[in-house]
Amino acid sequence: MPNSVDRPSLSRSIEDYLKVIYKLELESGSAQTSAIADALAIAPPSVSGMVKRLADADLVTHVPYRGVELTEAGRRQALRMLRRHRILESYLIGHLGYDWDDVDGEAERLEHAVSDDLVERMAVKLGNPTHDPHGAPIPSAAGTIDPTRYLPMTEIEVGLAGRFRMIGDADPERLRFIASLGLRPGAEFRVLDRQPFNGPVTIELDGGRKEVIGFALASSLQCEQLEEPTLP
Amino acid sequence: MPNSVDRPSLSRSIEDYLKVIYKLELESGSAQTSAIADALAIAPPSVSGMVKRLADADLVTHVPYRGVELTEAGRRQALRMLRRHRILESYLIGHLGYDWDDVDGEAERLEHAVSDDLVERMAVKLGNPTHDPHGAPIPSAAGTIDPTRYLPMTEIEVGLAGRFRMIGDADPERLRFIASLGLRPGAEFRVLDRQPFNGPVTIELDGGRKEVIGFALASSLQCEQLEEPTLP
DNA sequence: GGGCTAATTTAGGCTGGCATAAATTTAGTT
DNA sequence: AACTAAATTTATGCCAGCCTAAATTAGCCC
Repeated sequence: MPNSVDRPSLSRSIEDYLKVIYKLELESGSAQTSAIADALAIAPPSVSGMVKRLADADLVTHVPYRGVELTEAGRRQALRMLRRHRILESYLIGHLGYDWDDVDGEAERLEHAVSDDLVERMAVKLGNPTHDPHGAPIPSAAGTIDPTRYLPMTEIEVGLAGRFRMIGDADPERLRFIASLGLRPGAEFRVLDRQPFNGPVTIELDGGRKEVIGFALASSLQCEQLEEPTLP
Repeated sequence: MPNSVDRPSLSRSIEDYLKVIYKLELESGSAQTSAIADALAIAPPSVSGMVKRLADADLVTHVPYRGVELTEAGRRQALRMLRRHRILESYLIGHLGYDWDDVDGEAERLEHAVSDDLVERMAVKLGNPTHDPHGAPIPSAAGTIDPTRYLPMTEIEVGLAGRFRMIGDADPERLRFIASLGLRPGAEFRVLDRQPFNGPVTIELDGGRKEVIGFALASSLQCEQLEEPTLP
């Protein structure tokens, strides 16, 4: 295998860009300058500048005014960062008593500092998990990731059962609220009602408890539909 | 207590400077520009520039051409870094299977990224240790440190017993070699011979095993003398 | 297809942190 | 007291990454 010209080791900033571009590609299919700027809380012209450097380093391809796309090398690095982040979160929660709503910031800083070796040691201590405590899939050390896509809770048919699988958002308040509803990845529920015009969703949880969840929140809850809809 | 104007949070580079200055003050009483440059592997003019910024930030006092001295604030930050480093080393060795000769680099990078909160969580998991696996004292969270000074093995009187207490050096090969001699912090020994002109030291270890240790190495082994010398 | 708006890029500037080359200070001879 | 070697500082310059302001392009509407 032709080694990729030594590993110049990416800057902290570049690592952040790649992670964000990966997430944007996943969510909306493409990564535009302003979306990257928003996600990183920096000004768009700064992104233009960095995009040039990323393209020079063959981490992304750039079509001016159209956006950016990860190359194979860029995608590999993005997945490496995602693995670091999610292993770190899992470890901090599992072995150092962090709460799931409080762990993102710490992992965000550590992911730029840990060695691959340390990440793998933590992964071993955790039993090589495939998903983190938020339900997100953890890329393998080899760079593969479970491609399963879930449905937002708002798209599960009324009357059918579902399973809450993952929450992408890291906002602590949102996470605390979800936990307070008794919703953790793996939780089963049944959709009792769904109001039109982006209205709330009513679900029934284990033990018959009913909860009403606002549209915005329900949209961020990624779920699996457990029964087939009855044909009309 | 007048809060120190919020915490602007020090740059990675500044943290490294403070750590090095602290060590130099401890070892040789003063911290000179070229010594700092050597320790950080950067050019002396770069140090001059940074020293100016450190002085502006009231982390050091600077007497031109004479060197630099930590202020109270600088010393507090340096001890904070030292605590981070030593807690990290202890944790990596104790909970993640690192070897004592292999842990410095990882801790060196992590110490700039971990939060105080995480450091304290690791400290608790370790039982709030006062010394790290190399025998070095760990500053308390409040910023106090065990001031005990030890003697280099080369200064323990021939015929007397001593206890190996700590090794300051982090060079992996050196550490591996020391471990291969059966020397770990806490090990007792008796000095059988010491040759003049910076010659080697011969010691007897637990179980009667004899080892000859070169001067340079023996100088880096910080020990406690366990018996009083007989008066002449 | 001309014109408007929003997105994007270019131009120019700033700071942190490093470098090299030249000037300066200190300290140790003699 | 003057000279020299070593240490230090000043003067400049470079690069990464950010910024704001101005110019450019894309997409859309009529």
